[in-house]
Amino acid sequence: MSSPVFALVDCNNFYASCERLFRPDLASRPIIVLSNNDGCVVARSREAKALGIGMGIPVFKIRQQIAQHRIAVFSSNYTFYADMSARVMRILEQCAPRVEIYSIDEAFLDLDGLSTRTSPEDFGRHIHQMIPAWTGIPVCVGIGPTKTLAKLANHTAKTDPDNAGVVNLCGPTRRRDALARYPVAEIWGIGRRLSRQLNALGIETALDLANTNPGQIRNLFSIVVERTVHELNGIPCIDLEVSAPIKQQIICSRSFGTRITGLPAMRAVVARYAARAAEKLRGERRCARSMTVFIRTGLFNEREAQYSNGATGHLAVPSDDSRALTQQALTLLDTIWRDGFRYAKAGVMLSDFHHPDQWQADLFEINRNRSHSEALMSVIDRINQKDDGSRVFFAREGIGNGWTMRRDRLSPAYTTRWSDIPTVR
DNA sequence: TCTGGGGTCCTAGGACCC
DNA sequence: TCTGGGGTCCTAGGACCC
Repeated sequence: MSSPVFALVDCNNFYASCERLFRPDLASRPIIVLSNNDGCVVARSREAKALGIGMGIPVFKIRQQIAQHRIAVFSSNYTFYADMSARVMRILEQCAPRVEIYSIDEAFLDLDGLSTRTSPEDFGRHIHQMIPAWTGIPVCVGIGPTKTLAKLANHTAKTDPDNAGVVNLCGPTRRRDALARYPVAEIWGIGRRLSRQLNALGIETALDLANTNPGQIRNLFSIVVERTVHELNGIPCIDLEVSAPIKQQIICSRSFGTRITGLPAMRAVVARYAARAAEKLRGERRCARSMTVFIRTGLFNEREAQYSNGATGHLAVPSDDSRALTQQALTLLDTIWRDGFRYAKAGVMLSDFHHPDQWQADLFEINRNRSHSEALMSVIDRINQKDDGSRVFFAREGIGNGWTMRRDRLSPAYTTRWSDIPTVR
């Protein structure tokens, strides 16, 4: 049996590349895309990176640079990005038998089942050329015997222009060179904290980490880091996950466009988030038994009084009914609400999932009838799935929307709404 | 004035049981 | 005065990812 070969295909500056697609006038201008609420920078075009715009920087800190360099600024348009992502992923799924969609802009491919006549490099070059030709989105391809090495290869392909967008680290010599030049902090699975601790032990590069004793690393850190050591040495520990695993947890949380100070407004927000979480839950075909509601003030204003609290509760019977879940959310909210603060964010989390038709019966709910609830919820979901702006919701969610998020620089829904489709004259 | 949202996995520690 | 040991389950919190 041959040893596995993984490819990681990653879209370059994905959100920024999407925004540029239908805006040829922005071909060489720097582009940045902002987080929800237009808070901080979550994507940068190559030109914006070259200007030194950092990932995650709050946008108000770079106002001057934006004006000076005529940086094009966009609010996140997730409907658009998700549609472009689906186009890229569908093509990849035609190219390889097993594909793991790892995030909105990257996928792992199993190259094992590929024709023996095609070398991994040729395959990578084919993808590197085809995806932009068919979708307009540029990609880089990293190839390696483990997912960690494929990730590392991809990053090398992106950062070093000599590689022409494709790097294969299956060969030991090439691999050794690449690892020696790769900082430990950049490795997949090594974050800020771990890299600091590793640096303190004199482990600076990926090669240093690969040469450590895995057992010792496990004792010092955890099994996660031990796996990374093996993966860097070409021993696969992380499998391809071809089908999306069932979610363990669903979160709906958001910062507000303007602060909330009164309980009625907060009740409307929390009801809204609970209903949205319930909708996602039904999309997963699950019922939840456990719910957490949290609220907090802004984190960054030191002169302001701070408060943050959350409460968890369990339903007697797992549910996917928006009415039951919003009711529970409001009950929990009332236990943590405090007057006198300017709240900036709230959230609803669902967990402890069960199949809709398998639950522990509740002694006090003998004549539970799911079919009525199911019918109502599916009507609501069908109406709300239409992308025409209309939506049905419960009165509890309120109709005031002063707190909804800011998206001042939103691009059109170019590919998903008839009225926004670009016309060529 | 203005700093995202949505996930996963692992570990430690407490409760509880025999 | 003496006050085990080992197992499971649950939860909170930390670290990481995109």
